[in-house]
Amino acid sequence: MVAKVKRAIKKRGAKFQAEVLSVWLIRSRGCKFLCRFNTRSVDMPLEIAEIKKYLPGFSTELLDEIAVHGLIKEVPEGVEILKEGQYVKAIPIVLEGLVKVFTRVEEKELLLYYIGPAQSCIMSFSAGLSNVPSRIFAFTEDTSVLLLLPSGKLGQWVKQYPQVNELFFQQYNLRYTEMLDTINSLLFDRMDQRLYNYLLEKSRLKGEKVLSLRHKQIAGELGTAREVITRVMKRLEQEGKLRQLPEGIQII
Amino acid sequence: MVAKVKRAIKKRGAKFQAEVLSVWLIRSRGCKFLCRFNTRSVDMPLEIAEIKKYLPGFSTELLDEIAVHGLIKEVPEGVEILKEGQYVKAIPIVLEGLVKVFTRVEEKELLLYYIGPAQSCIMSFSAGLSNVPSRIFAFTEDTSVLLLLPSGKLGQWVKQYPQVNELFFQQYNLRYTEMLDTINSLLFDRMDQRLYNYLLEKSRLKGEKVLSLRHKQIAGELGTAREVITRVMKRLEQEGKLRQLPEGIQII
DNA sequence: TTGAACTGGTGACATCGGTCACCGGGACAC
DNA sequence: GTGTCCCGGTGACCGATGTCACCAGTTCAA
Repeated sequence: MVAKVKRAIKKRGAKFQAEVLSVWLIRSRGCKFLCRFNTRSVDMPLEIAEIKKYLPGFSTELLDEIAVHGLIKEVPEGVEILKEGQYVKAIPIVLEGLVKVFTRVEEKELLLYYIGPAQSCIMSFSAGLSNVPSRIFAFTEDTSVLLLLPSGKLGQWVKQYPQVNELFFQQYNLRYTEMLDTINSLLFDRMDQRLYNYLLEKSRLKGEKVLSLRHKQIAGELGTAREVITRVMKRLEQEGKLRQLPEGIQII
Repeated sequence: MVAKVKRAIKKRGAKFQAEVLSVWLIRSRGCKFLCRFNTRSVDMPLEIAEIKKYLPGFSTELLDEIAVHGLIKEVPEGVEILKEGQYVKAIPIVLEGLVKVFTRVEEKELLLYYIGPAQSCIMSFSAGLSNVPSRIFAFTEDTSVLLLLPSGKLGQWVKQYPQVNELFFQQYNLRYTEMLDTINSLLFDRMDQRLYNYLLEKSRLKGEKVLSLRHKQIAGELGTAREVITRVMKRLEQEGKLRQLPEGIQII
């Protein structure tokens, strides 16, 4: 889909760069709820069938409603989608790309989990429906395509459409499990193990064998200091678990 | 309710002691699903109105169904309700008492949160409905009265009764938040802060000003060693934040 | 070209917390 | 009594990790 959109932009001759946020109203009568990102809208009709490809469980009736009230948005890499203390008006479902969720206390951060395609953000969900501020931060890790659902409507859809209800129960469950893993890892694993797991997971999610990551960035996601990563990385390299090439980190 | 039950037991002249598990079928035709605890059943009709007191949001129709398929059980202190790797047949809702939930890796434990009155265990919920083994352990911290719902029926009730659906969304949300707090505390707080918060929370939940706790037990719940607790406790005492009396720990 | 910014690398050091060994006091059964 | 637990208390020690200072190579813009 991203490719298709890029072609469309090119065709229109618009002066959009990679960092320009592009928005398509699914139908022109789509409601315009608040968006927090720096955006430029492109009115561009989109096939419902296309959304169905990403969310095959959703009924035609529901997709019709989504088409009326929802919004599709392409967000480039590295954009803040949600931050702590913020109130939520729209709940995103990731269609393409990757969104990372993390917690922060006084400059120190910790990656909690990633939101991948066909997944959603339960923090937005709960914050949007209960009108409570967010406790976490979310950033796009890659350029991502998000389906935004207005919180008012979503509350109603959860009751009305079992598929939506089901989706969010699944998501809650998934995140609960991931948080549990995070806790276990924090409490029981030493840095080398945590770093190694992190790199494996990152490689899996990105589908890349060689990861181009700064030590500083890794340190941030693991809630530690840059020097520690440098040190531990060195050790893992000596143990033959990975190689640090000029192009990036290769896991063996 | 516990008091009422105890009186009833006394009246019957039964030789039940405090540690004997007593079970009441809400109605005699209640289905007998698997129970994992060491139990002795007492057939004892119970008023639906009584349950409604604990779960005021539940409709009469739903309570009627619960009465047919559910089970009420009094569980004494210190009984294992759920352990890692176990499959779940019945999902408990705590009516009275306190249940503690924790994770364990190789003898090392960590308290995750408490399940109080009118709350439920989402791990059981998810494990019961998806037929997936539990990832956590649960013990009664005090003598507790549990309402047990068969997993088969609960799946249906979630769809049928918005109140049930609502309850579990709330619970997921609550636990998500608590796990987030646990993670933040693990990552950002030192032992003295963690211990102090733990004691405050314990005091609040138990409604006791003086806590009778072994250092060893605290160490277990905070995922550390007994000597560490002794040391840190001493420091907190010197800082004037608490007093260690023969009766227990008094927070100031 | 030059300077600034960023990156990885490294040694020295402090701190926290986990481990071990051992002690004395109290409770309890025999 | 006496032996056996359990409990809290303590000192010694060590390993993991966070912190600081500093360095050299690279990139990039002025």
